[in-house]
Amino acid sequence: MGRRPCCERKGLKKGPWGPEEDEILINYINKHGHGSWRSLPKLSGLRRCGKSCRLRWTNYLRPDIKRGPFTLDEEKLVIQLHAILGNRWAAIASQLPGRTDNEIKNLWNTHLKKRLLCMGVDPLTHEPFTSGGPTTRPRSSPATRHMAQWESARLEAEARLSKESLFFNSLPTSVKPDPDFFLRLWNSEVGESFRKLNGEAKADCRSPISQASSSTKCGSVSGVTIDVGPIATGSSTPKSSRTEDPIMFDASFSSSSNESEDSSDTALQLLLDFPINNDMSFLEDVDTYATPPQC
DNA sequence: AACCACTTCAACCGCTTTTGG
DNA sequence: CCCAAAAGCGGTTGAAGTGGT
Repeated sequence: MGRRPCCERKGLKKGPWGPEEDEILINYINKHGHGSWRSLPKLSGLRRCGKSCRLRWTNYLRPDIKRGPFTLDEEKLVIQLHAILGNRWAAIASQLPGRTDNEIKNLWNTHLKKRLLCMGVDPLTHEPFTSGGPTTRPRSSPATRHMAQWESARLEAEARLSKESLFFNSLPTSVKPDPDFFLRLWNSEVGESFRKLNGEAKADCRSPISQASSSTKCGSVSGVTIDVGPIATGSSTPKSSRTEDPIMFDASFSSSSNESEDSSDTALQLLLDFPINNDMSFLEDVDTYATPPQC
């Protein structure tokens, strides 16, 4: 016996949505909210599967959708996030207000992947190809090495955090890390301040966090309030329907246990070690790479 | 103008995860 | 805790659009 269909197939319309269907869906959701997607088609009078309605709304009709081409900043961000998160399109989309996972997935598959390939960068690993191609051992650039270090350490820290669930369960919900914790930390004011700090004082401040623990020369992170909500990219408007609880990153967060101190130290160390100057310059020089000889 | 190859992206499919009884 | 339903997610498809010959 095959899989039970997600909805009653008989008489349901498939394929592209018409303007009148869009209007019905928009009007219904504006009036009643989407409620249960499964029951929405019946209630609204649409002859569509609930799943199809949800997809149409979330990918196209939602009022906070930002249409139009991706900006350079957005493209850079997608590449950076993909290096960290892989094909977790929904997680990537959550960092780009107004963009959908489907849109980002399409952008990646149609543009960015090809551009990376043309640049000699493996879109899967974000490591440069050697002359032998993608299957040979890649030669890491500092930026891509950091990407890999970041990801492996992030996974390690995540695993540790899951072990520490007892500790975190005792915290208020607003300070509990979620799977995107480190990503949001990186995008936060803390991440930004460290990027700046690390850039300005690299010569005499190898690692601000280690300095912070032993000296005040390079500053301290204690007591910094970070807003870990979705970032506002270059030209995007800072609105979002997905609001995130701001969290306080302060001494109390990391001093409650040695284990958790390790975790937050790991996260901050990662922020510090993350390259300030990701070599994304190729994106800004699109013409140079739009038609490379081998592509 | 007609044909073909290629690209793009909205929509679908089916698997996984979450939720609620 | 278990199970079914619902929602979420990522991979894939195919129609429409575009450019080249």
